[in-house]
Amino acid sequence: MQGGSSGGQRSQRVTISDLARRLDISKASVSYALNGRSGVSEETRQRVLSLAAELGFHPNSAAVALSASRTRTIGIVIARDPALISTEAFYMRTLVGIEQYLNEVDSSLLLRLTGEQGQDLDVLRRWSRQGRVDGFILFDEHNDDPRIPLLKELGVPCVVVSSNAPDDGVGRLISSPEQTVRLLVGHLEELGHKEIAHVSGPFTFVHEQLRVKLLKEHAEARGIRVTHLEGNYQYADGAALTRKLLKSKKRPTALVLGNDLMAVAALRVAVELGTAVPDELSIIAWDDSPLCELALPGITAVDQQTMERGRMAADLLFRIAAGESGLHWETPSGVLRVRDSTAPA
Amino acid sequence: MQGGSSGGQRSQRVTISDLARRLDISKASVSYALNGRSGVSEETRQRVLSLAAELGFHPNSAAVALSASRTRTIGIVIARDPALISTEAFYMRTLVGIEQYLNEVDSSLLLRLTGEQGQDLDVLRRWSRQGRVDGFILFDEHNDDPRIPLLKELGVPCVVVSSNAPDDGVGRLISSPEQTVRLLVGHLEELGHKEIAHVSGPFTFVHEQLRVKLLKEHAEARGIRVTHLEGNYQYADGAALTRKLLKSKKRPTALVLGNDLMAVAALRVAVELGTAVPDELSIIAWDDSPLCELALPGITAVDQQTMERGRMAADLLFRIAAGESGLHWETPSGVLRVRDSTAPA
DNA sequence: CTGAAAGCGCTTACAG
DNA sequence: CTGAAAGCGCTTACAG
Repeated sequence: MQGGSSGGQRSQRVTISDLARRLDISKASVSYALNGRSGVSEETRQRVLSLAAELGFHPNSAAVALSASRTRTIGIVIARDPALISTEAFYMRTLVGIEQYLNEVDSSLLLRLTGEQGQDLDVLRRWSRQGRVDGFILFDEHNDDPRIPLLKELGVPCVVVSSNAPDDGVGRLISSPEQTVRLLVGHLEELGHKEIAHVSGPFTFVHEQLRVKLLKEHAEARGIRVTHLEGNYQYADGAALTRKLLKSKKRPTALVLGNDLMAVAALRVAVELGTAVPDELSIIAWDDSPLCELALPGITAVDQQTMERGRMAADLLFRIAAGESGLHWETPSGVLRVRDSTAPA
Repeated sequence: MQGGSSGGQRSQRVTISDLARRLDISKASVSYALNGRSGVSEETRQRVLSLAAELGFHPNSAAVALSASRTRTIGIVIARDPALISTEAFYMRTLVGIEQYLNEVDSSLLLRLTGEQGQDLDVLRRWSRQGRVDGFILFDEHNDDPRIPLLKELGVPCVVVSSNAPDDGVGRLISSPEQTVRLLVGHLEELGHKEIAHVSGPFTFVHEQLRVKLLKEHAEARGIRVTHLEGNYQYADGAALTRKLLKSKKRPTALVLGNDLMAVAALRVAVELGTAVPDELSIIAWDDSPLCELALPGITAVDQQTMERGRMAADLLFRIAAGESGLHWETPSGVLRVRDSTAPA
């Protein structure tokens, strides 16, 4: 055994001590040079930088984290049924958006998919205490979401990809459904629908409550009646609720479904019951995806600009972590992708 | 300012020094107790553990990583077009599987989606040098994949979710397409198809080359002719290639498409050209997804057990990181989900 | 069984 | 502009 301290296999890592020794300067100077701080002559800085590049030096992240309390890592913990997570393109699209930003600022994402609820709180707590992340991005806000007070107490920044905006001092990416509702109602009104149904996602989600409330308000203001049913985002549920709606006496002429999966289910059930789409029934999905795009007929859907939202969430989080406080940003408004599943009533 | 060293906001973190002080023992004893090492009396261990629990102590991950060179983190870097990543449920399903394992062993996933190829090598190198991860799981192996020699040189363990098995000393999760091919060919033979076409994914992927080769061999051994075309996994490409095939003189009676998106495209084009599916044309997708399940007719597809493969990959990586070397595991064989897109020739 | 001490690789006041 | 030194919070031989 020669020279090696611990590692063994791993090729000798280059440290700032190595750089300092080779250049015959102090570790501090190397650190200053590397971090663009004042305290070194321009000449020394260049010598350090070029040697670092030559040797392929990258600072040990643990050491940086330990001494500077900065991890360049954000955490995301998703507590949803694994089956749903992989089915809903929403999550992956958001992650892609977040990653776009992370690539730009060379930061990383620590990801944990805890199947069950409750477990996510543990992970949040642990990662915070462990100093593993600089902050969190939170999805799927609930009523009285326990994660928010927890993170406040732990003193870790977070951004809620949310839809309401209580002034509680945490970062929020606000995407009010108001604009989306306007698009939906406008489209349905133009087509002359008077009796519609809304199969929402679970009411436990803050954004679903808002959607239901706003859709009702806006629609009724235009003389459109809304029947609301609560769904759970699953295919089977969308199918069952659609069946129920289509068999009721006051049959709606248009259906708004909370996500793509339920919208496809509605389409299927309509076909099955011999209800022509879009001639006898219009269908709209509240979130766009390949499933909507590739359905037959293509399903009119709201493109929520999910990737862009992810990007913004990451951006916002880094600003908050850098000291700007209580920021609230509005997301770009959604876009209605009109396809073949909607037609005049 | 009182007492606080740096943090400021963040609620006072509990450290082993705090525990040691309160219990009036040394930091070493606390560490031993916490890590289940010998060197403390059972009584002391219990006192440490209960105080730790009481105070919500969690060891600073940077400190652990720095002193023990163990991060409890695995890295995944995916260099694919973001659009494709969010479209292919494959990735998310694999991540879910990996996460299942990580949850069990309380480890984490560091994820980076670099849009372009080439960039992924940088991230691999940087994370390795930075000591950010204990190892990597690699997807989408290419011919002479530069990632493998790079990680070897860096001395970082990795598992290739792969399909071939060169004996190159890195961990490999082997999922030979052989079994899948057998399923596919068996199904098509039973249905009496004699002339089929295979629209594969890009040849740059090792697993696609294998699929093409094996499908050809097995089919021809049963007297089935195979026409092969190389696709790129995108909808548009699947559509174009299908159009080409259906217009050729030697029209195949069955199509095998490399992924779900191309299979849906094939279905669409068939409908458009007035070719009845499955009566005049059978369609099979090499990877299952909701898209296949929810298409009309439902598309017969190979369920690759993606989640289970993800789980195994993580398991394997941890074993390798723990010292077991050059492990090769076989994944469970795929399952053919027969739906309505396949029928007798 | 237990403690004092060195060390992991950085950063950051603090003196020169 | 530069260096010596302490410190971040752990782990780990090494003595008792």
